[in-house]
Amino acid sequence: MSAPKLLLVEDDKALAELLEYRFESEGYAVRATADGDEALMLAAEDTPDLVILDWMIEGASGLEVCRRLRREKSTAHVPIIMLTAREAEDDRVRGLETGADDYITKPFSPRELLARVAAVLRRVRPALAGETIEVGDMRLDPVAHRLERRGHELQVGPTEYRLVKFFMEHPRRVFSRGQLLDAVWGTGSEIEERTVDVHIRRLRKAITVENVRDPIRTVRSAGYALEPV
Amino acid sequence: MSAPKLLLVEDDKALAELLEYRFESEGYAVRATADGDEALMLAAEDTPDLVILDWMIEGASGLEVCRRLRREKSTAHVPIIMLTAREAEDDRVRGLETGADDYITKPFSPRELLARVAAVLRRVRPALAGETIEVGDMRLDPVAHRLERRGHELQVGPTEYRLVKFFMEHPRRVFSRGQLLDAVWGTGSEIEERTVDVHIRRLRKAITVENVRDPIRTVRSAGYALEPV
DNA sequence: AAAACTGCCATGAAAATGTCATAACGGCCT
DNA sequence: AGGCCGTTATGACATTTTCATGGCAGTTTT
Repeated sequence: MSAPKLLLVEDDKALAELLEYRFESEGYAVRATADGDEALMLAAEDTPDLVILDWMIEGASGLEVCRRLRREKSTAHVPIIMLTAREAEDDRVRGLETGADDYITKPFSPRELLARVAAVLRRVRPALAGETIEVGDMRLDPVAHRLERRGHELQVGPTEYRLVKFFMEHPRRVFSRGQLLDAVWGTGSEIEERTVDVHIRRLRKAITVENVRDPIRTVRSAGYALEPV
Repeated sequence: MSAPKLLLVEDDKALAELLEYRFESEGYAVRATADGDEALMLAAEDTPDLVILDWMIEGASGLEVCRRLRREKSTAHVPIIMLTAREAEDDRVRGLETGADDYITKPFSPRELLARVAAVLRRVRPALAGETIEVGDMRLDPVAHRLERRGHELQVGPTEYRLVKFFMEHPRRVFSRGQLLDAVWGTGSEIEERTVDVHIRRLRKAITVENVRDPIRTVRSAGYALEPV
């Protein structure tokens, strides 16, 4: 299973290094910065799975970074955990209202932050935590790399697997071909957008079973979405 | 939109009543109990959208309730926010590891809990947290690219979708054909103003349902507006 | 070496779009 | 009432976009 990608935005150098070390030894891929603007850049060029964001940082403020992450389509749904000083309840509420998913007050134990990160990821992207995902009548076991539908084991190629996994992590949501290329093929892949159609077709073929209706919805001039059942 | 259903499990009677009152006045449907076993029953008979769970309660302990909620298929994915005493970091970590989504330490401000509940719901059921636009009996989910009216899924083309989305973002306001062209077709589009009429007609046709009155109002020599219901 | 996989293209089908001609409508005047 | 004029509604149509599908050649995996 691919390591969950964390983006750590933290001023305090000692703390940042400590956390980076701890998270990496827990199997996360961490990129860290102390600067808000740089954080936005990093997030834009390779969408992280989760952002840990100190509220008091250089460059754009934490609130501002949060707001801007939410505004960008590619990062709008990335969960954010913010770090705040203990007293600042007002900050916390404003942070949550701006779109942060969670906060933790300083000082905190790394162990607690780890638990919190795991909890958020489990909620948002169960597959990253190694849990099986179910969407409608399909079930995906990321550990065993298995996909089944109504008890039938499905045979899909690597690309189709990544594609369906991504869809199952975000059911019902419509993704443009560009977004799918970024998410499934990797940011900056130089692939024809039309090629996505082809893989959609292959996936459709692979998950056809008991002639139940096709769970992949085509949204004209917008993209595709996976609908339960 | 249906009110999000909360299940509140709290010992402290005064606090429970306060929270119940606050949440109800925010538009949530709250059921409350002080007892862990009863909480499980309530959850089983009508699955809530979110559970607020005090860690120290009668009957089954908070941890136990959490575990059992997770084990039952119908409640396995219901988010849980737990309430803990400030010192008990160990409880918090164990709670998160057991499957709680979030915790908040006592004492806390109701306002903060409200923000937290909203944050969790936003993630789990976007439709409950205001990411959908509602005008009258119509509901638009931009993420899923879906439009429905009175429970009926509506089938609209891309242009009609953009058009109705724009209208729903500015209900009741009258827009001239020129304004609609700018907003929906893009500034500087070289399109006949009369063409707007045609798309209005197509939209009207698409959103006709149960022969309810047409929500699009024609304003002679001025333009069109969307009126609720 | 065989099989599986990938990306791309050509083709045909389906859906969406912009225009026009014409009918219907609304307000206003006599 | 009736008639007139400007505005809007509607159906039809040609064109353009967008998508589904089968095939193919080059790679990678087994």
